[in-house]
Amino acid sequence: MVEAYKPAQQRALRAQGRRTRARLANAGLAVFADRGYHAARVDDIVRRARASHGTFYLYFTNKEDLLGALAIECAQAYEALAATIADAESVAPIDECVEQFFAIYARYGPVIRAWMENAVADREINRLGVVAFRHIAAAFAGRLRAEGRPHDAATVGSLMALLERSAYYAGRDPTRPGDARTVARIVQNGYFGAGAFTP
Amino acid sequence: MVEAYKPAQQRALRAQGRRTRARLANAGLAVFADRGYHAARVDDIVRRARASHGTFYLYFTNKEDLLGALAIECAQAYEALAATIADAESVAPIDECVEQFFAIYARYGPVIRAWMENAVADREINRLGVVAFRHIAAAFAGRLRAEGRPHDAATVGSLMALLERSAYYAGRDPTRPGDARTVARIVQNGYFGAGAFTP
Amino acid sequence: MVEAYKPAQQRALRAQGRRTRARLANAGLAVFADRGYHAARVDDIVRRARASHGTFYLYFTNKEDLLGALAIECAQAYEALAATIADAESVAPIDECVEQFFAIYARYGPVIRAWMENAVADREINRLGVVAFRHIAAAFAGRLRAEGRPHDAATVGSLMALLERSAYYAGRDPTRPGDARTVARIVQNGYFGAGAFTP
Amino acid sequence: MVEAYKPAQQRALRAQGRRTRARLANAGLAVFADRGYHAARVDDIVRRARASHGTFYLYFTNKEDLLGALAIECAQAYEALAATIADAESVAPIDECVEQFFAIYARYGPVIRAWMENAVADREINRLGVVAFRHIAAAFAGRLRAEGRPHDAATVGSLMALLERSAYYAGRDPTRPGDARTVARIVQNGYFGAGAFTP
DNA sequence: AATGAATGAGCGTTCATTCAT
DNA sequence: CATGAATGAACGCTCATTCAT
Repeated sequence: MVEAYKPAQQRALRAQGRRTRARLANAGLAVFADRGYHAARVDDIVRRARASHGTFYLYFTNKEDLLGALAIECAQAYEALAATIADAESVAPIDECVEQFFAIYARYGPVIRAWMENAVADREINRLGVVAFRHIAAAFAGRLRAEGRPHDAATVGSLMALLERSAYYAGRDPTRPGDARTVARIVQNGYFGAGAFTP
Repeated sequence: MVEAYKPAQQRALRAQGRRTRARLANAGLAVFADRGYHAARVDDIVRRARASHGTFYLYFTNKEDLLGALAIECAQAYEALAATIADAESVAPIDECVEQFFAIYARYGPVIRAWMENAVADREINRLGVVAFRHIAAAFAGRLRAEGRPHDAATVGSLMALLERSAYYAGRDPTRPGDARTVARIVQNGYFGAGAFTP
Repeated sequence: MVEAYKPAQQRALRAQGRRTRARLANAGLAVFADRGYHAARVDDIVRRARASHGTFYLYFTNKEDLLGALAIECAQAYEALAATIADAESVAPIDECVEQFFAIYARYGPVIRAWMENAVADREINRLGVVAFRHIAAAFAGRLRAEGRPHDAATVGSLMALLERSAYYAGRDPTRPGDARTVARIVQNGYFGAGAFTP
Repeated sequence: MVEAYKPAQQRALRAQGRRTRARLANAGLAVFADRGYHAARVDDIVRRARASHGTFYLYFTNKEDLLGALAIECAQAYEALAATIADAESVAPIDECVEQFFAIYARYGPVIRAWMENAVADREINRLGVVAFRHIAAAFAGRLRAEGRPHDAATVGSLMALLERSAYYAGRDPTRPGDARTVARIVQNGYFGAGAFTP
């Protein structure tokens, strides 16, 4: 389901090409983080990647295409996390799941914010994020059910809000509360623990 | 007499001028909501306000200045809410406070998102939002204390995250859960109620 | 010959109207002096005159028209000076003529510079200045002839260059040489005196 | 590699880039000559240079920057002339110096007028012109001294006024007196010759 | 595979001028 | 006679994208 969005240039890349493409993608992520997607300039990206404008358009059809490529990476990471959460076999502790959520957000935050800001015209890219988050939510819901915790859509919604905003704040101001471990504990106590609130 | 051009904000305005200014501000809010601050075009704003480009710059020195004006309005609304929450005399029910939070967000959401996106170069404007939110948080903390609920910074942080994200989602997709009343209930139960989680 | 240019609004003005018009004209002159004709803003002028935009266009059809009105004043002053220089009856000393040249320049310098910069599209306005200066030159030539000093067009041209540039410099930096009296002496010695150079 | 955009001036340019930049500079000079600096439109310049707006801003940060670049060229030319005049070794005839002054003015007149009009906000650029002219004046003063001609600041000032205005007139109306050779003779006779006036 | 150069549509902003009161 | 408000054409400048080498 992550393949719905078709990135540019599907030509086969050799080692050097793959390296250049990766350099550009990382530079893009960094610049998106600094300035936000909209304010990010292709020029900033290529300068950061020590490449030229021409090279950029060799690997991405345009700025949005780069965002799309990063969005796929991000969505894949979150889909994997959803699978982990939901997996009944190797049930990972909630703490680890939350921390993993934060880790992915720490890397792909700018992409997620671009989703949220509706910055991208391409519906398909936006869908990637919505779907991935819905899967995460569903996985947590399943987990609550498995643990016998009563819950409804609103409960899960508040959990997602808490996770996303906290991860966001954590990225903006690392010196204040809201980091992964604290939130993991809150989630543990507040949603899964004995005294957790019930709808 | 004659203070035409530049000063924008400070000029003493007559009735007609005040109306036009308000029309532009509302149009700006609407366009920011539709497209986001960055992607909003001055042209969209003036078209929506049925005014001309020149008129826009008669009342605001530029697009950012308009955002600043709206930000001040928004911050004032939240400061008033903070005062209401904190006011020991006429202690308003938590539900009403939450719903009020949503109401303000419904109007000024685009401005708040611009804050978050760091869209405004003006540090002072950005501070307004941070401070207002901090006051809201402090007011809720006071309320928790008054009610004898144990809490720490992280608790309050998660409450703010919940409020803001939920209000945000509510604005994006009114058909889904996360609307004011539901969240008000969650807050009531989860943070203030008997079974509320404790840090 | 000065009436060639037709200024705006020939309606009869009452006392108050004349005062307002004069206030605007003086403000215009001052702003032209500060910023130069091109960079001068109608807004600067009306603010300085404590009037409104509407009022400005009550007395002048546009910015250029104001320049034209000032140009007429200036040309009249220089035509009068030319007449004085040329007048065989009450032959004024050269010194006084030069000082008079400076005095007029001190007031109307901005207008003259607008002529020189070719700032005005209106040919007629430009002609006013050219003609006035030509008359001054002719008057000096007549004076040289009357004093039996040999001269040719180039001699007179250099004299005009000296006068105009010196008057210009005098306005720009009053603390340095080039003021009226010094130049008057140079003209006296260099063009009319016994040891004056001859073509 | 890749120093695209902003820096303009500093970027290391290849042959093609240097040619384009020179084409733009020459076009700018021509347009400044036709319309004056203020009235000159970037659009005129790029059309004349057969380039696009974007290209212009690839080589100059703005219109004023172009003027600055030309000003530097001009100041260098005049500094070189000052050195030639002052050089005791290969004392160039006055005539040649004057003609050289005219030649530089013929090329850079518009720039010099922009200086005079105070068109440039950048103080440093303005200083270049003032200093260059002061050096020319000093060089002429030295030459007068070397030739045993009595002189003072006013004498030299009048010489500069004569040179500059004559060069200016020469550019405006080539059919009238005031051309290089005539003025060279006037300077020779009037300031350096046997019958030259003395302060 | 990579680059520097070039493009031009599109945006924010200014300001001379007109209008309604 | 005077004013504040409104207008919109025109300008300076940006930047995603394409081109030529």
